[in-house]
Amino acid sequence: MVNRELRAKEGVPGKYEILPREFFFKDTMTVAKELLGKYLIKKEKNYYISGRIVETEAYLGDNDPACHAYRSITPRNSVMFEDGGKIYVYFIYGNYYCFNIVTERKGSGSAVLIRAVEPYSGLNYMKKRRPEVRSVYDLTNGPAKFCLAFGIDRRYNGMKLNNGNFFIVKNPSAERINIVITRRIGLKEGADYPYRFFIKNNPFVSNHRLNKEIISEIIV
DNA sequence: CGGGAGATGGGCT
DNA sequence: GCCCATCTCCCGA
Repeated sequence: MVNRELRAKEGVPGKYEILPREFFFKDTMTVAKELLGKYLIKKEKNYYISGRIVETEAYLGDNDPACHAYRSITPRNSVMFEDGGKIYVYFIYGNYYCFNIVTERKGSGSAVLIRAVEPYSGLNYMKKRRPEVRSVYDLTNGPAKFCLAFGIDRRYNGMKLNNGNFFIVKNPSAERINIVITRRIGLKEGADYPYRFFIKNNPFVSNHRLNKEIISEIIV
């Protein structure tokens, strides 16, 4: 499955292969790891912007006290209980949005948070949305920074991926990714679980002391 | 550079 | 009324 329109406009190396919906039906930890290195593309009015996913966190439904879906279904978290492959956007700290991808099958309440991407195309549009940012490394190195740069807000909550606005594609050339695993960031309950994943030595990962508190490393 | 305070408003008890 | 999956700025070293 190759989208020639995207391929022509984005020029990501190799062929553009859109991830099938089944990719997101797998268990959340697997999806969180396998999303690293994939390209997230957003269609704007007359152009596309894109970035390579470099940092994720897993949130595991009713087994995970840090997960928004831990207690019960509410108006805010209802999208998390739908089938994998939908977009869950929530509003946080009075100012910011975070972008998640729902995982597993209907009812699981699980998702993967996109914590950082490496800008790939549309850098000028990202800078225009974040004029105060000086370094390209600070454009998208955090879950809300990424949403600011990509213009993500509550309008996208509940949308399907690969359905017009957002696409996630892989580069079919077999790329090995060195993954570092740490605790998740910004939590009280559930903070000790090793559910944060990022690409080793990538300069677009969010800055945090936990980057040095490495629990394990794997190659996928 | 690393750490901490403040901003800010929706969600839920 | 308290909590919050954050960001930015400002401080001191």
